[in-house]
Amino acid sequence: MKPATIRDVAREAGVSVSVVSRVLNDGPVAFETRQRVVDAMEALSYRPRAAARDLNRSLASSVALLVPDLTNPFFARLADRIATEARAHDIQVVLMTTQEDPYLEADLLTSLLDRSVGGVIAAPTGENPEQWRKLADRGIELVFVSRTVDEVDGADSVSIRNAEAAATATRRLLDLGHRRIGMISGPGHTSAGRQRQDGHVDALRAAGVPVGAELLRHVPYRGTGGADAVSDLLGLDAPPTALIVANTAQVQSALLRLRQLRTRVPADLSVIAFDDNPWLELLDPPLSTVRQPLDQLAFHSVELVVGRLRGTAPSAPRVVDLPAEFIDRGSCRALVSAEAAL
Amino acid sequence: MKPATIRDVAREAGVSVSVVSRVLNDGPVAFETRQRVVDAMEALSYRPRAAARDLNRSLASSVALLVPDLTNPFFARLADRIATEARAHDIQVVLMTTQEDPYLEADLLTSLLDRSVGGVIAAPTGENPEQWRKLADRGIELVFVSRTVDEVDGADSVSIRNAEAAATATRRLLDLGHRRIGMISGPGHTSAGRQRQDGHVDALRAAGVPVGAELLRHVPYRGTGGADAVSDLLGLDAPPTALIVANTAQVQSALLRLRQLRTRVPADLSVIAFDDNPWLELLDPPLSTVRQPLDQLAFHSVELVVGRLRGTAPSAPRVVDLPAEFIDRGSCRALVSAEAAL
DNA sequence: TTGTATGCGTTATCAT
DNA sequence: ATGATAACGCATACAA
Repeated sequence: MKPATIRDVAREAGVSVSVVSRVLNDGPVAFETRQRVVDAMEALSYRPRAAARDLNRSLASSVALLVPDLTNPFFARLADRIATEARAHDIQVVLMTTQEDPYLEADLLTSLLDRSVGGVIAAPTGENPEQWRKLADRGIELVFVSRTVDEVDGADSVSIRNAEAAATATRRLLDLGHRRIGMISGPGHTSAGRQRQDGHVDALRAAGVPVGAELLRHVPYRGTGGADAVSDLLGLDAPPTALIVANTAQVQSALLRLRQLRTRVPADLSVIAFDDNPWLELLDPPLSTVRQPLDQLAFHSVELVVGRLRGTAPSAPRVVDLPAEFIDRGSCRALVSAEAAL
Repeated sequence: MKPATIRDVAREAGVSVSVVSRVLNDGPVAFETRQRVVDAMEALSYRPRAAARDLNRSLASSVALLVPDLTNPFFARLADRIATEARAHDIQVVLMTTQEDPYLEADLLTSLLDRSVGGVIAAPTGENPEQWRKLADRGIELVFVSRTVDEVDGADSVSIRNAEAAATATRRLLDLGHRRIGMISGPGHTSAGRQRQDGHVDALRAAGVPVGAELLRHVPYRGTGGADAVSDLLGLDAPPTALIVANTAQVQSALLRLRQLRTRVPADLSVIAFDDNPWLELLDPPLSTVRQPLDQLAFHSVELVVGRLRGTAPSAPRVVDLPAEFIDRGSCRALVSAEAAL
């Protein structure tokens, strides 16, 4: 059984295809005529073919959502919220994963060129600025979320204040008396990776605490980098008494290594992890974290694309900076002065 | 800058559009001519518009992947693997989430009718058999993974042997001396929910252990059903000494409640959870689980759609039943006879 | 092997 | 308000 076309509907309703088309796009149609057409569509269970519409229109209604890693609860949950938000705005989103691979990302981006999407919400790897620019040139609306690509202008961006969030975590540990604080953050080519490290260092400087370069680690998102960094840090002559894991993807790997090394938290090491997720609360002890406002991230990113798609939006790129929330759970302990001096 | 069309390429290469089209679809073209065309495409950075190709024939090459819940690590990770597998086969997958909502699922399914996808891999809610049938009637290849919809025939299916897996878990607990075993499984309208409960009951019967109906709970995937079931079970006059959480989505919720109730695992309660994920290993104690072979699920489901899309596949629906693996970690303890009799 | 002509389902233009 | 018809970009019989 072949799907009904617009012509079938027109015939059934005794009108021309133009009228049917206008009904579909709420054009000017006499009330009674519209009713007949609607009935005909119903009777034939007609559905306009997306491919055929996109062919003529430049107005593509669907948007793509590009996340770097679905196995990371943060991005999986972000995708979930964004899907919900998009549904509320009645726009179709197609989800794709780059798996933190620049080549895959590049492939997907060029494939997006062919597909007729009106916009893209993405947490980019940061390695394909030229490709992103091509999309922008094609008139595709760009909204970066959680991460951004500085080289691309004209794109909106939604994220937390990474430097501030990291500084908050750092100050918390400083207040508890820690002086040697290890930090595992994302690769330097990602905005989040840089900014969080910067915030951390700034907080240390502001407190007059020496910045130990050997305590600062940039670690790739994929692989066991987080675990290896943990081993390295704990193997130092002067190992850290506290650790901030700011590389969301490596939290699990880092925690696993700590367990394998039988490092007690917080007795041996105080720990703060970026990005809350339900499992962190189940750990023993429950982990203190920096929580990103998922709902807000989702809300604003969808809001921004929709705004541009509907045409109602200033042409200038907009940047939404959200505060992160520090959640104290009990994975950090105060150092007594004797230990601090050690 | 407007994207180049097939006509532009033809002009640039000094050939007709049909030649270019044949180059795109590896039709018969003289070697030298093909070279010229390829060069022209390169020069114009030409990319065939997906919408235009789909319009002609249902040569649709892309497939949709429908998962019910991205916040559930099992499905998020399954989606990740399937994406990888699909990439290996060089086919585009668009990911969508039904969020365990039958209405959303229905919407997505009808939207898939308009979109030109060649196939769908899905873990269905089980509530929209008619919609699924419509897709099948339209010639869209269906592969159910992890769950299935019995009412739809003609669809392939890939999943673990749920009953067997549940029985294995149950026998494990029986061997340890447990006689009152609680089970929290998915809703009765899902295949997995039914089969796991059946396997559990069969194992009990085979061992001559009375089946306590009050110990069997079907719990919805969304919400706090898992936690509530835990409270109920532990509040019974004769509470269970062991618990199987076979509702993947409710594992986290159930564990959280156990922690809140200060129920010690395994001292007060032995626990087995369905679907391994990296976080379970980090818990204290690490949780014993029934692990589904993610890679195999992904491999076969992609293999099946691709087979049908390429046309090389028997017309009869195929069913792939995979064994699950029981992972013993230490969240179950042996009951001494005195306790068992209690 | 290559070119011509036509169709795919929809929207846009321009009459009526 | 409605209708006829030309695009849109590509694939494909069929002819050359």
